[in-house]
Amino acid sequence: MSTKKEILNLLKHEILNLTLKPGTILSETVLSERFQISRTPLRDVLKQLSIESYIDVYPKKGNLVSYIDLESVEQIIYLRSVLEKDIIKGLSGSLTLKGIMELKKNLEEQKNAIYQEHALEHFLMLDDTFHRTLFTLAGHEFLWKLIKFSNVHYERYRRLHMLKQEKLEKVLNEHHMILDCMTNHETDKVDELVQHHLREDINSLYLLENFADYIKA
Amino acid sequence: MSTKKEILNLLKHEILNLTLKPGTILSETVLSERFQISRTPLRDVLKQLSIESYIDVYPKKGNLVSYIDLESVEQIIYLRSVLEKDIIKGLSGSLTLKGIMELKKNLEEQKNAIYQEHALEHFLMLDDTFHRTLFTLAGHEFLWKLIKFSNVHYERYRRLHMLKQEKLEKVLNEHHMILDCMTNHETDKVDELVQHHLREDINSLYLLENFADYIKA
DNA sequence: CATTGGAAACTTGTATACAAGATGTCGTGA
DNA sequence: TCACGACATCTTGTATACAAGTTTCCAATG
Repeated sequence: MSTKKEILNLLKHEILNLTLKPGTILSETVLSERFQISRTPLRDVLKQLSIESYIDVYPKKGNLVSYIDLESVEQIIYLRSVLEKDIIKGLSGSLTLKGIMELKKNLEEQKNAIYQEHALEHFLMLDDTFHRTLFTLAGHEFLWKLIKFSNVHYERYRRLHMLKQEKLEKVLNEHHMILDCMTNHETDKVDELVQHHLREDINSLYLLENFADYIKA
Repeated sequence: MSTKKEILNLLKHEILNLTLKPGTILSETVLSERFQISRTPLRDVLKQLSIESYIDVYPKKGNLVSYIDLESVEQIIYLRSVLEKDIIKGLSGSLTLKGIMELKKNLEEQKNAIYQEHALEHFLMLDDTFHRTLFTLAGHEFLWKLIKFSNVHYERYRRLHMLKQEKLEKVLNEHHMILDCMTNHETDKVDELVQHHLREDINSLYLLENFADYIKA
């Protein structure tokens, strides 16, 4: 027996880390037996997953884990680029010592994470924290949550993209450069740096070739 | 008998135009009788309204139309400022004749709307179309929808703020200036113009003094 | 053998009875 | 008069039976 909140978080997590692959069927009856709960509260969970694009609901047919929508990925990258450029420039003048320490500690943890077990899982979480901290320090946690809310496609895209370890090192290095920019007030470098950091090599064909069956047609 | 979609749109509309005032109770049984539908599909509608912050659900107590959250208003204004500055600058170089015509036609309609019946209602709709068109022309309709999705508080705030007719004239004038900036490639003026256009005089006390009972504590 | 009909077994959608908590009322007692 | 407590009546939350559409599979028929 699980609560609705637990079920929601569990399913979200399993979809985001691709344990539940795009196209997987999420039947109400199967889920209600798995979680020992009736269909009514379960439908609440599925409704929420549907609104956040984790699943697609086909009436009288079934619920499928959504395929990765590259249009959504592109748009979220653009949104984050524009926002984080502005936020980082804004922070350059006003970053507190406490804020700097928080970011440095996070980058230290990222460095340690890269060469340990579950590197990808752990690193992605810390990367998330790094960027969220930027939003929070700038007083825009609200917008971070809004981005998170429509993040299913980007998050899964990103995970597939970062499968190679050398990518993690590059990303960590860019985090250091971003922090340096802020502490040294080098606002002129920010635009190009953030643009490249978020966009990565989105145009590479690696993902399309190896995970075509995860991608929305 | 109404469909879920109709009910959802109707309730959204009534909340946005303040026919349903903040704090109004939306009881499931009352609504199910009004729309001649059972509680189950109605709860689907309320769930969606809840996720989009149109209502607040207090378990076993009731559902209230949400109060206007000024923090959300501030954040949406910031988000739109940053995005529209970038979008407008980007369009300055690449606006098509068709795009220019579409925007001009819209502004013509805005001018006519100001002095007719239901000026506010009509003008707000056209204003919405103007800004949506900017997003669409720039290839970012996705982000317009994302903003719309978390727009309840901003939309109601705005309506209260624009109750005076002279405001409409000022806004229309600024729309013309924005269009001129784009056609004349005067990108240096964009930042200040957009900033002022979206922010308006949000700091005025008019709203707080006259509609305090609509505002979230 | 291929094709078509149709029933059976699925799917989600809806109505409804009941559970359980919150609230307000009214009466009793001090 | 005031305080308190039981109860009646609200509210939303949950379980479940049934409705209605979709798919699958198998057998009958050409």
